[in-house]
Amino acid sequence: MPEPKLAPNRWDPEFERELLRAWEGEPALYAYTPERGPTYVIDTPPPYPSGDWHPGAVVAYSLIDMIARSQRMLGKAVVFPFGLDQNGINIERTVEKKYAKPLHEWDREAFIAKCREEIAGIGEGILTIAKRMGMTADFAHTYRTDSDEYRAFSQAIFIGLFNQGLFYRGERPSFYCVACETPLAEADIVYEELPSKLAWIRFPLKGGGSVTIATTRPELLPACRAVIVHPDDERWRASVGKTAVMPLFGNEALVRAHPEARIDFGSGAAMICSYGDIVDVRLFRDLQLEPVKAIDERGRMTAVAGPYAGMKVEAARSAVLRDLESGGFVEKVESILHKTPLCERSRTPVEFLSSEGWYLRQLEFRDALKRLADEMAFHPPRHRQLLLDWIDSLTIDWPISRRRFYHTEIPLWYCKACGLVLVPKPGTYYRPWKDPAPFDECPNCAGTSFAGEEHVFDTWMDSSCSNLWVTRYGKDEGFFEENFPTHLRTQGREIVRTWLYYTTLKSWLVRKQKPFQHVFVHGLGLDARGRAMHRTLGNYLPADPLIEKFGADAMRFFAASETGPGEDFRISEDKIGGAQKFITKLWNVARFVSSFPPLPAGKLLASDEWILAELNALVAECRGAFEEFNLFVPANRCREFLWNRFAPHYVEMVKARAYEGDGGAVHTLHAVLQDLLRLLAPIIPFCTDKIWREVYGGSVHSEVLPSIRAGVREELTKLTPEIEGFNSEVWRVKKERGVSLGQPIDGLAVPDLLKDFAEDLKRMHRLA
RNA sequence: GGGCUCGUGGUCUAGCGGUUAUGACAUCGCCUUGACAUGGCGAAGGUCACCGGUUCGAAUCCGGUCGAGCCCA
Repeated sequence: MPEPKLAPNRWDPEFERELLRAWEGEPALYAYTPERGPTYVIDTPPPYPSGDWHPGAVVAYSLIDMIARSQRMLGKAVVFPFGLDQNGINIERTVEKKYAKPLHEWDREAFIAKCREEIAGIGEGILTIAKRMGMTADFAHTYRTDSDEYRAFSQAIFIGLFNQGLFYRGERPSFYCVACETPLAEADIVYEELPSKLAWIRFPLKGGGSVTIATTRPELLPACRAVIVHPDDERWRASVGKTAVMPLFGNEALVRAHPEARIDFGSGAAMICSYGDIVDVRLFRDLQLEPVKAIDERGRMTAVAGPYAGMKVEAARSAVLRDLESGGFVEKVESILHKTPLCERSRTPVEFLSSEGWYLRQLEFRDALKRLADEMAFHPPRHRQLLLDWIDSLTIDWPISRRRFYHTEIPLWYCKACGLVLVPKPGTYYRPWKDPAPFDECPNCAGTSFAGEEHVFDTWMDSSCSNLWVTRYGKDEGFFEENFPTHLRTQGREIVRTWLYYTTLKSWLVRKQKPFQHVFVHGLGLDARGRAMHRTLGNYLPADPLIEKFGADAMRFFAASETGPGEDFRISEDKIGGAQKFITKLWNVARFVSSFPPLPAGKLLASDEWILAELNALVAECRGAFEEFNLFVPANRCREFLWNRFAPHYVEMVKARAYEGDGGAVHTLHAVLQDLLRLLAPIIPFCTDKIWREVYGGSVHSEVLPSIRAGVREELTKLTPEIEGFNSEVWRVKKERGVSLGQPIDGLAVPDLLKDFAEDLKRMHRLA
């Protein structure tokens, strides 16, 4: 046997380390080089650091890298930025927990310093994994949303929009997280069915009788200002117009007929309190009731709760219920599942508190935004609906104020004398809570004393500028104009309603244009049984050990081949192991081919032409798929081609000729291998490059994707079933007769249809 | 309750008007065949969710039902 250029007889994930070192020494391989072709900017998701990098995110990000690599191999000069979204509540909560000290007990400066210290390590961890996975982002220019430069950029965009009158200050009830002690936007809310107690409570009526309401929030009794029953509800018709008196608290509320009351829920009568839920908020406004603040910003009952003042909401709920029971006001208590709004970050039930803050106008732009959604090409197209649905479901403008510290500050000052809002010039990073005001005197009253805004931005205010940042908005007008709308946004479907929505909104406000030409939306990484991975569920598979065990290429091939575009994927060690087997298979096929030095094309026999025709079909399909960001098709088609067609059929058919040094066979073996390596290079960059380097020299990553070969008789693919069927038949008969595959067999004839292949087939099977 | 998406062997998946319904992982049996036992060959396993309809013919088209997921009430 000739000596293969690839010596080891299996792929070892350890090879990946050498390759990483090699690539580090060849930065030109992946660098943005405008001379290479049209510039192609990808707006990639800056990971939000929390502990280690979620394995689902690692897998998803490797898909994004495959897109970047394939676009490069399609001749584009790819700009593939990498950012870290380091602002926000995640890191703040880490610090709060570590020091067991809630945010508002900290000195602001000291707290920010701790956050900065903590976040650095987490961010580095993400970068290490990203590089280990073979990602080719521009790590030399990694941006961090908590840097002075990025914050100044985010503030500058705010200032521009502010000056257009797009922000306004308002005091209104809004979603509020008592754990994070900050108001929230609609996008920060998730709903979950939680077990809850529905108490039927009897309210005596003035002038006799009673009305029984059903509620899950008895602690809000002191904030009750109305009782509603449905106009068609016979049971309570007599109560309408009478005044109910709250047990324990003594406040009074009129019983009203209102269509919002649900006849089929609980007793049919509901109390309206400020504020139990969004219906309460609406009814207080509609019925022009005077709200009462029963819960404070820390989630404790206020003075109106009398003896319960100072208690946390849950404690007050039990205490009030207990006292109502002993007072004989409770008819019954049902256990129900209640769809509860939770803060997405802290998983705490949200309250509705009236709070003052800044809002960004969005409701009035909904039609325009939906039009933009229609103008962007979604991959897969069905995920456009996620954005459209979200736009349709918005009910309030975007509250952008947060009462937190480790965020970008809202760059505003207020004149202490007349209250005028003052906006600084864009371009500088402003911290109004500590910086001196950048104004001499108030243009309104000539006052000279100013108060800085204490609140900060919702973190989505920052991340929704990523597309403007990577296209160098305001810094390099030429580059920006050329690359906006940006070519591609890649992201998960769980952040369509946040990152994609807010980016679309802001881009519309800034440019009156869609932000992206294409949007690639991938699914979520779930556990092997299809559940979300959480440490608390015990089903969390950290990424590091998986990469250690299987290697980055196996993880990547798994990512590409497991599910179709936009589908969720289940992360299973079995499947990643299967991917690793494929890589070993590719390695060994290459090893076999590498034992024959490449030859100039000799005379091609029918077998050679046949596999080249099949290769053309494969190349056409894979190129088309890469062009629309579909990695599933190339991964699976290449696997099927290599494993089920090229290796068992073609390679076996031409082995004899290859060992004789036949130019047709050897040339074809190399041609197929080279194209396969090029097609697979974006998906499994390590293995393909190792093979390319050892067998051909240079790097497969400086190649372009293969094109269709001219002069190939495409119609030969029609014979594929015949060829493969015949081989299968011979194998079956040999097995039946107990003849080993290497032994001759008689009585089997090559079918007429395959007479052009007869020579190869006879030698392959040793047909007598 | 509304909207959207999806239902193909144990799991994932191809096929999208005519095939003995594809392949992978897992299972079983046999086999060291000059690249590979992290291999090869073969077997078992599916009434293509269900019910109607269109058609000479449906996993594939249409309608309905059921189930799952997501979002919204």
